Amino acid sequence: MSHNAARTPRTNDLAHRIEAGFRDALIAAMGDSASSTDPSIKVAANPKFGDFQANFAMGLAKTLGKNPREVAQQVVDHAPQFLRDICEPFEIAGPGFVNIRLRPDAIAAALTAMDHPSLGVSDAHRTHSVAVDLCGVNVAKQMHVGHLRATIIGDTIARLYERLGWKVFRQNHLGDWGLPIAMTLAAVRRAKTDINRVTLDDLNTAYRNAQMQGRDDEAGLTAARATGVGPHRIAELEAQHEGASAALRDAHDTLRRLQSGDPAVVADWQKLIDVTMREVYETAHVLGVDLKPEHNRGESFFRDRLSPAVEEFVQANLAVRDDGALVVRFADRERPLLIQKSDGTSLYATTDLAAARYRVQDLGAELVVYCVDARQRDHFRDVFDAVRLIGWTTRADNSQASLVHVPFGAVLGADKRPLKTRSGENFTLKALLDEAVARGRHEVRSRAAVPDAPTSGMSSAELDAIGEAVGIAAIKYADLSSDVGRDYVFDLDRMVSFEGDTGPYAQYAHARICGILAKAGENGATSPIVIGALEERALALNLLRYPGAIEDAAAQLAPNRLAAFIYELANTFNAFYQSCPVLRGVDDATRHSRLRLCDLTRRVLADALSIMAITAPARM
RNA sequence: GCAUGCGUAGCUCAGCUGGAUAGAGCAUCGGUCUUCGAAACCGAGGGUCGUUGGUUCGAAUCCAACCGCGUGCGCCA
Repeated sequence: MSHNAARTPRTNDLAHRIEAGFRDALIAAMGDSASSTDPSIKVAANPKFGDFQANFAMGLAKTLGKNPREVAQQVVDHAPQFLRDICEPFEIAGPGFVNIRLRPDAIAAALTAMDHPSLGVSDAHRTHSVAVDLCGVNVAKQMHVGHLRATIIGDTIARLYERLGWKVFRQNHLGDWGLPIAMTLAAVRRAKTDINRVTLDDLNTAYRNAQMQGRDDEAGLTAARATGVGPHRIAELEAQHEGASAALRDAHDTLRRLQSGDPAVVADWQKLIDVTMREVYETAHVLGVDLKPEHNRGESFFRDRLSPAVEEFVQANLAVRDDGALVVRFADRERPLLIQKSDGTSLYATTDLAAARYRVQDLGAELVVYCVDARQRDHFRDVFDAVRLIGWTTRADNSQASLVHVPFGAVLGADKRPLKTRSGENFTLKALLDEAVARGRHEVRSRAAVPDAPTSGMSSAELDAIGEAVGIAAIKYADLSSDVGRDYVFDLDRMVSFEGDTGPYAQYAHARICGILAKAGENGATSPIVIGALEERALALNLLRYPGAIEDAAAQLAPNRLAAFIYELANTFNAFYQSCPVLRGVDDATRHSRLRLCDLTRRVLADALSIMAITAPARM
């Protein structure tokens, strides 16, 4: 899933400076032939091996037919001065590892350089742009847990790139066109319900009924005839089929009027969208997700681009008739991609082709990310290949855009089956969020009841706001902190337990720091940073990893890497705080230095959480 | 059947573009609150990294086969 990640040198990035130093050393020691040798700089596997380690010696020695430790020594002897300035003397260990320990003053200098509003994150990618397909709701349907994932994973990926300075196009690929919508629309119009008062629940019901009606009978009738049941049953089914056919004819008629722009139908259709989207935006707001009307690029947006798209495939001889339908075939697989039905109408693949083309050629995106359910893997593989075949990934400057599907797994219930309510219904996202908020509020209130708690005495409204932040953080962090490709079991108890690797744990570390800074009445401002204790060093090194963590998470399209960074930082902070007094029993210089460390940690935590759109309350 | 993804501690999962003794959290057991926020910290036990081969100086990581589970597979989206 990895792809281009233009990295820009950062002044505070010690790892890159070490790597550059070792590259120089390799060439100085072994000659130009070593210019392509990767110094292989890694974070040390174990603190006793230093802060970083260089692993180039074993492989290099093998090709040279020399002793790895001698090779390592030879390279280390040629280390340039700028490298020696930031490192303690190198040690050769084991089979030929080079252990690298940074000098405390170099760490302090790097931290000082990082203490800037950017927090060391380069936003020098302004010429790059990415389109992110997220959310993907269907008109007239309630959002469910699947949409939670498509929405927050997409939003986080979008924010990662925004943080790096990319131009980001959020694309909400609404299901707002075609027969399914027409069926719902037709049903609503037939029922003569006041379309101005209709709720999403009503629409949801109408949608489901229309869907079931459309499916049932055809399949049922065919099956009945095939299995030769009695004539009564056939007649019954035929009657049903008649009703369904009438509904279907009505739907087709409605679709035709919608497509031809019949004002009354179009107006009602727009109302369905309004009713649906009102709730979507509300949910997005609760989740902190940046999703607005301007991000809507639904199926209807592409309706006039479908025929031309199909036509181009035909012209290019990439689409062929098969059983009346048009299919695109691929050299390496049996499965074709169907782009036009035998009745001449388009289907979802057609829209995806048009959308991909729009994102690359109209928006100019060099990267298009699709945050869609893992079950669509094959579908996107086919669509992407078709788009490449016809050359729509070629951008204005002749470079090639990348299309990447970020497949996410299912949200499961305790029984390891897709999440359902007690009564077997699909869980609506709204219900899920309501429960999470209620749990968050309960936890916050029970702690505020303790007399000397920092939240003690806060107003009910304040506690509610904090509780909501905690509840939402709990489910968002749980979702984003594991590999998105995997299924996970939705267990609210675990998510809100606040122990271990959870959103509230990160929020707690942040609130703790806020408490310290408030008590101190200062933040260390420009005081010199001194790195002494082991825990200070560990905290500092983690802070310095922040820019790299963002770049890595973005390049890998893996929000869980950002989560891992957050957890690690909260963890090292708590350990630091445990053993390094900040406010008491230390001299002024240490106090100021540590306050500055605290403040930097607070800002990095808040910034990292903001990329997941998780709020970090000052008290909780 | 074909394709595709996944099998790591009792449970939930990191680590997977090859590097030193495989890491967390939960649970279990044991320590830290008269002093900066204990939603915290420190420590202990717990592993044939599905199996078998292969590549390599070195494999949880790469390759192959097999076993188990999930998902997908032309006129739904």
